[in-house]
Amino acid sequence: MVTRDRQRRVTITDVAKHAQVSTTAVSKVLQNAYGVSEAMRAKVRAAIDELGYRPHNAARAMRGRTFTIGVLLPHIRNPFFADILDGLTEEISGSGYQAIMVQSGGRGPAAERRASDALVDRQVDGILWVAPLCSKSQLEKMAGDTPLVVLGRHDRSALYDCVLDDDEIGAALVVEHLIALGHRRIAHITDDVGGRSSVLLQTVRATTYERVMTEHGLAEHIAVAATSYTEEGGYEGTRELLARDPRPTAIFAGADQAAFGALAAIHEAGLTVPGDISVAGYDNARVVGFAHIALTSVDQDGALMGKTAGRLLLERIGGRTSAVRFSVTPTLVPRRSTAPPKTP
Amino acid sequence: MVTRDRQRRVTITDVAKHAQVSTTAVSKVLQNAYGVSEAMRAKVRAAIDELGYRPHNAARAMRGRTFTIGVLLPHIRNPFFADILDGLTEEISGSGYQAIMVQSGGRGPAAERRASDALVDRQVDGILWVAPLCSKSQLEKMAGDTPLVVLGRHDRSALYDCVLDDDEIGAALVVEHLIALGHRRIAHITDDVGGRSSVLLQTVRATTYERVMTEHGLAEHIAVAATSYTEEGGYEGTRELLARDPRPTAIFAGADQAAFGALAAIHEAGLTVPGDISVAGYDNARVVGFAHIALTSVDQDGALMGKTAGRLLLERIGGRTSAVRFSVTPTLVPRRSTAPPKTP
DNA sequence: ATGAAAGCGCTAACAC
DNA sequence: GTGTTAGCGCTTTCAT
Repeated sequence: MVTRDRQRRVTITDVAKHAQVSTTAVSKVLQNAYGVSEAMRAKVRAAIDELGYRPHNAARAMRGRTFTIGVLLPHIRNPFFADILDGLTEEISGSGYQAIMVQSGGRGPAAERRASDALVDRQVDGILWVAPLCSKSQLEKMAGDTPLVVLGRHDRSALYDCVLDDDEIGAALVVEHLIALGHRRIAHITDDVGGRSSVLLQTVRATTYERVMTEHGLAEHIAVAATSYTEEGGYEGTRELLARDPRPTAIFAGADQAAFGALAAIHEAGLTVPGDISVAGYDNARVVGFAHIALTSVDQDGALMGKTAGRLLLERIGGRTSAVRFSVTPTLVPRRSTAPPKTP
Repeated sequence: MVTRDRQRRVTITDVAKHAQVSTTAVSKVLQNAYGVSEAMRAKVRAAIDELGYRPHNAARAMRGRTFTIGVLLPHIRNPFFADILDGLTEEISGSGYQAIMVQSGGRGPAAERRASDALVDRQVDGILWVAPLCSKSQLEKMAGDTPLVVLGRHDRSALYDCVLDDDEIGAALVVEHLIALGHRRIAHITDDVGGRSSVLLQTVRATTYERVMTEHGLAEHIAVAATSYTEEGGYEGTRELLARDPRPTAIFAGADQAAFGALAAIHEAGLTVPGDISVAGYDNARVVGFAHIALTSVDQDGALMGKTAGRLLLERIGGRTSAVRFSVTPTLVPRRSTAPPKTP
């Protein structure tokens, strides 16, 4: 491993020399700390600008803070996460903090572990973890090291904050919407990559689907394809469901991304939406309202969730230690992808 | 700003004490360096495992390396970037390097600057910058600090590597495809957020569109909507184009993401694809083959580009200083969104 | 109000 | 083959 001869960066010492003051003074100006005269402040500011100085983050990290917020996302392919990130970015912009993202998903629990370790190793000041699959004890262990906000998980912990939507309400809205339209053979696509646990949103959605179906006397029509919340998962799951006889007249995909795959599979089978089959998703990612097949979905206001998560994180970094739980009440957004079944 | 009483992390000194050796020995084992006996290695490994030690990244950074690769993306909402990242992740997995992402786009050049500074400040060992808008001199300045690979830009520099596809070929493929189908009133949606410069891929695509139209005697039918490569941009651009009289019979959106918005606008106007209007995109993001409206697009193999970028970055970090330029030849992937015009 | 100096955890000369 | 030690750039007591 050869060492590159990077041009040496400007350090706080350079600034101090240039301004003819001590490094302490420069540091204080940087921190907006008390005990600095106006003249000093001006002198230092000038030197900083002149030299194009920017603090060396690693050195700061060694003294405690990195001004960095780590975001753990399963995968950036899910458009809903873009909504969340927009909210987060809006909230922390101007706070001096910078968000960095790491993908946690796609290769099982080991990858998730590696990704979360990566953020802790990099000494981020706080972590927003979207839809973690690991155990609560692992989350609490991390929370001991780093302020933590967990998004999209039905946990309760005294050590970290939670931001989530009420998936029971959301899933019930979809199933009841489809039932109200006259559907009886309503199928569901779920994600079982992380196993089945009542703290996982995908499990809550699936369980609620089964509960509502049963409550409406449709227990015999329960049909679940357990794949994943991805386009491929939706595609494969739908092919599996379409192969059943009789096939469902409606599909409730647990996530918009999976619903996209469902639409593909249905079209490929020569069927139409909503003519032959109704499709509903979950998340109401901004794109599903735009796509020319307007997808019925459950809105949980990703931007608000991201914004709130950012605020909670900054509060925790600021010293709050009590746990906060922020729950959004989802709403149904009916669009053209759902309609009464052709032959009731 | 209150200091949290994080549980003190295990340091290299703890490991050394526990194993009854020097910190040097531990460090050498960590680096897989020469001059360590088998017995020593085993002892140290055991201590590391027992204590659950993980190196403190910031401290390493101060000595030169962070084992971190920074990825600058305009925005994670673009599904094509997910393809790129999959390639990158595959390439660097197992190398000991970790990718962190930062969004650079959405709020103009200042935001781009802030995002790139953020990575440099964090002392990443290398940067993959996707579709930068800034000047070449700024890129070269960064390349002086950090090994740099630029993706999707028609630059040539001795100081950084470039990964790109031949946008002239790609754009020509689309326009010629549409002309071959019988279209004459072919419109284009471009992105002018970053201005018009021949080094930007969006400009190359737009210029090529105009050139090919002209070469086929269709100069009078040139119609460009300059918005952005986003769903909103495609939507707004298409509304603008549809308002013209006569309206185009085909739309070439410079990116798949914009094509999605175009489909929405067309549908909203009560028109059909490809019956009334053909639509083609660019990027062939994995999702556009899945979506039930199969979009004609230009494939530039994002995964390969990401994988290659990762390799080039590791090479540069390893010491290569000569510049490499890797260009992909794109191919047209015709799907159902393009067809001959209704009334020729 | 200002500055000197210790030390954060790690790596790499350099000694042994 | 192994250990001692000097810093990397910054923040933060603690003097002045």
